[in-house]
Amino acid sequence: MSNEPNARMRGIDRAVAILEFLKARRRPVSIGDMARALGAPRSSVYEIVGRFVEAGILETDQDNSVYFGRSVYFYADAYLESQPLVRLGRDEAIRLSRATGETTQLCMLVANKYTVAFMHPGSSLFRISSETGVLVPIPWTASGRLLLGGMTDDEIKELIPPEDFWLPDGREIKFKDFIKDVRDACKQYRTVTSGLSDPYTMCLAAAIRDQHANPAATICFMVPANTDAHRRDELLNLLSASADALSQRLSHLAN
Amino acid sequence: MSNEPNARMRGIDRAVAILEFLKARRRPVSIGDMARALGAPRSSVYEIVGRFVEAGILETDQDNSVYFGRSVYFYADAYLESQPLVRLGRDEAIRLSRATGETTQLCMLVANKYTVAFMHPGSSLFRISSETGVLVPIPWTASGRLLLGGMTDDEIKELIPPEDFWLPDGREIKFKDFIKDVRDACKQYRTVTSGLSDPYTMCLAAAIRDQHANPAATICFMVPANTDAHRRDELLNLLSASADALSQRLSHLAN
DNA sequence: AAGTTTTGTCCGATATACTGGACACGCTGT
DNA sequence: ACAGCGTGTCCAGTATATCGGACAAAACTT
Repeated sequence: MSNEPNARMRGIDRAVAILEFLKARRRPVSIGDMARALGAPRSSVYEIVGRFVEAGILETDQDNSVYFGRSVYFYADAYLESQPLVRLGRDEAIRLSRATGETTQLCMLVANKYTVAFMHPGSSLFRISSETGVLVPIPWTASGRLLLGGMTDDEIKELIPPEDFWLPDGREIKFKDFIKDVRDACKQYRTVTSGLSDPYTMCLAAAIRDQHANPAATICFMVPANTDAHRRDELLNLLSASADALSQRLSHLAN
Repeated sequence: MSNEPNARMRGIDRAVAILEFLKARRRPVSIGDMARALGAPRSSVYEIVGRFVEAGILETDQDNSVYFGRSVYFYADAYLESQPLVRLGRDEAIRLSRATGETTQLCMLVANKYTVAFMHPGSSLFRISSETGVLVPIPWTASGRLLLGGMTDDEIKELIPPEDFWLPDGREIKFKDFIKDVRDACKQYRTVTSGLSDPYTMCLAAAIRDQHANPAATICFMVPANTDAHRRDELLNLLSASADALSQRLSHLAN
């Protein structure tokens, strides 16, 4: 906004700058460092941080470094709760878990990342790999592919940070291959990937669409990678049926 | 703070008030309503909301109602990463729900109130709907008693507002009795209360301790009040085991 | 132990952010 | 058509929040 380096600034603007800075740093920062990095007066930063700590939006650790506090966690919870498809999808996920005994997840995009909005564990001993609420690079997941269905190649390239195409094990996903996956997945509004984020897990996913038939979320099963083809198809059909029902209810709500 | 009703206020203070208001309302609110509810000038609220929308901290829906936006989700992701207690506790709660079919909660104190930080529904039809992030008087809950374990009687008296000792049904909890509950609960790092905040619910809780053996959070089951003693003890043992394991991992991480 | 940097707190001056009010517009019900 | 209400934008005045600088104490360096 202002090109003057040390112009007087509004508290709000400083506040937003502080939050964005902490988000970028991803670790607690001392107030001195923060003031230096933001080019802001130390006294102003003390003032704003103090107010945010009082509100629980930031917290100070034992070294008086500041980082995000509990309140932002509760705000985020409220945010998810406000998404209608999370409310509907959660009940459906629970129902599917009970019917099949499998671990069911409801997944969506948040800006340029993928996240598990809700999860219900199955009855099998097969362990749970992903936590809810954690942001994951989109190319690491089956659902991520489905969720990009409404976008053009260029939009996808724009959206995803280049580093997200490297899997945790060091392999790179080629953009061309990725786009092909995306298009294949979207033809049937479903997809299967095996051994992607970890080698023992297979992920089955079906897309829930909004009123414009664009993918808005996915509902998925996490099953062992060695699950046989018959069981796999049976589960996929269940997912598709649930996704279709949810899509319909969602479009209905939008009117 | 200020007792003047319409005194001029700092942007930051208005900003925090807006966020807290949205958290309490738990639904999108029009700017007009917000200004009225906060006793703030409309023009000021437009100003601040506009800045927050620009930053993605708030979002406007099709009716121009405002609610939390994507950015808070990213902030919360950063927070979770920095808080092993919440991160590990959530996983453990999900695991316990799966193992028992019961509704499991992770609870903590926020200043002088008690709150549910995470909840995972059980498979039984008995559905308890306490929302996460809602602040509740400490004496209304079983977990609240456990969480005060590290404090002296005087500190507890200082912390809890007198009105919090009145239950929703109008009964009063005597301070002496409450302290006795607290001390009893802490001997074993676990507690049971029945029919406290509502008559049909029993709450079983075990304390997760930090490296100084002070309670940092509780992990609990919400079960019907008529659950038999054998089942109750079985569940309590599971909670204790989980709490002990989490306490150990936390102390280990703190070094 | 002296020198250097960083940290937390305080304070007066002034640039300006916040406020109140005015205005135009789009509703809704009569 | 008209009145009544809510919404979004704009503006000028002034109460005050922000800033820079000063200070002591703490935390490192040499």
